[in-house]
Amino acid sequence: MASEAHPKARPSQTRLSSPAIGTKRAAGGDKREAILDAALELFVERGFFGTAVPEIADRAGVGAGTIYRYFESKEALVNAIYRQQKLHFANVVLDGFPRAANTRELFRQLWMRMAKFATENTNAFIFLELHHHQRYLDDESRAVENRMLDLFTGVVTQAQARGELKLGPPRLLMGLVMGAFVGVTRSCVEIDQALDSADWKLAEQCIWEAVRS
Amino acid sequence: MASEAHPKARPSQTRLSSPAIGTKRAAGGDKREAILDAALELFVERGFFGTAVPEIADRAGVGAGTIYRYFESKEALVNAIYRQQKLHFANVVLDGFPRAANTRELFRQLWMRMAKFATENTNAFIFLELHHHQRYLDDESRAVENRMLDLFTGVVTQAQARGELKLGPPRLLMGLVMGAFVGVTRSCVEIDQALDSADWKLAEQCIWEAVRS
DNA sequence: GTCTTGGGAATGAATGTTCATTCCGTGAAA
DNA sequence: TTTCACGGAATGAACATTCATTCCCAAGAC
Repeated sequence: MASEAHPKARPSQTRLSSPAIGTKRAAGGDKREAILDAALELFVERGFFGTAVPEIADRAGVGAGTIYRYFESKEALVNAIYRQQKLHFANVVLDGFPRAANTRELFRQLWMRMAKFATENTNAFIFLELHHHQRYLDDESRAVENRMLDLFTGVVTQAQARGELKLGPPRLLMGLVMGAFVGVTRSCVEIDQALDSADWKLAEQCIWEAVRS
Repeated sequence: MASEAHPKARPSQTRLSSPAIGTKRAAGGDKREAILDAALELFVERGFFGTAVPEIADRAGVGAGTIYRYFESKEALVNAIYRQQKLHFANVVLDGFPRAANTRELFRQLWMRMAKFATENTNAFIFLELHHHQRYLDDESRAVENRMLDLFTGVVTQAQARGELKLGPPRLLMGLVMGAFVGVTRSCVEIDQALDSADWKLAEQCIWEAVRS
């Protein structure tokens, strides 16, 4: 019931990156990728329940039945996307994160790495935001989420102990920062125009001043 | 197609407030209210497409057909809720708003009024957040949204001109503030515990420091 | 007072549609 | 020839909406 790889499928590997630069008919016939991409787009446009499986098939350029060769169910599909993108996000943010740096630099890195992900994968970011905490996410997907949350909570608590962040419930500060980030991202999605580097830096400076002690 | 009041219905009035303190069987038999309340709850819990009309009827304690005496369709129902709550929100935030006050006070008022609404109508606030910009909202509903947006844009631009807010795209600053507010609200919904007044004040101070020049 | 009756409110089973999922014929590869 | 990925029509379940019927009650008749 919580299987990531469908028994019938024979995926080359569970890859986490790959914007698929291949030719029209990619090597090995990457239907799986096409389905994941199409479903991501549609779930962002119409939501999970608002999207019909045959629509996904159409956009992916495959038959409706083919989806079930790769995913056990619509629910398994949305969970696969969620985990894939959440892990991708975690990679972009955490890989080689300079833990030893001072809090100011830590914060800048965090913000700019999130900005990098949100700029290069806007749809994926909105997808994660939209499906956060939904009923149809399984335990595995929630676990991925919680791991990141715990990590950040630790960082915030330590920085507070050192007097570098404002005191207050860590959840509140984190909610504030993440919320602001989402708000900024959406404000540019709504006018369909990517933020430039200067805007991201401005926003970063703003939110740093919000949380610094 | 964009009718607010359904022809067959005979609503006493289009009321915007009224938490219904009446007896069990309210005066006039307020089925309409019961339907609106039940639908609001369910749309927050499961989303628009995730909620079946008969479920709404069950929770409202009416027959499925009754819903169609008051609303033309499921879509008309969600639009009615959206407008009702958006206008309620606008009332709470804007009624007697001290426009002449200085920017710091203006901001404090804005934040605390939003906090008041979000505390007293948490479900409604989440509903508005969730259904913001959805496909099934009609032009009228969008107009309500845009009116508020324009108003705030004006306030921000003026405050920037007076050198009291950081310079930058008004949309970005507003997205940041609203996003942070939503983030703070959610952070407490997720642990199912209302924020106390001190927490709201802390958050307010944080975000003021984020946007002040 | 009791009884009757007209009409609108309310109901929930019935209807037609849409959807997730399955099934089977086809064609390419080995 | 066998195998197997594939497509898309077929299937059955769930859905939004409708409608024939019931229920309620106010107002008249007695």
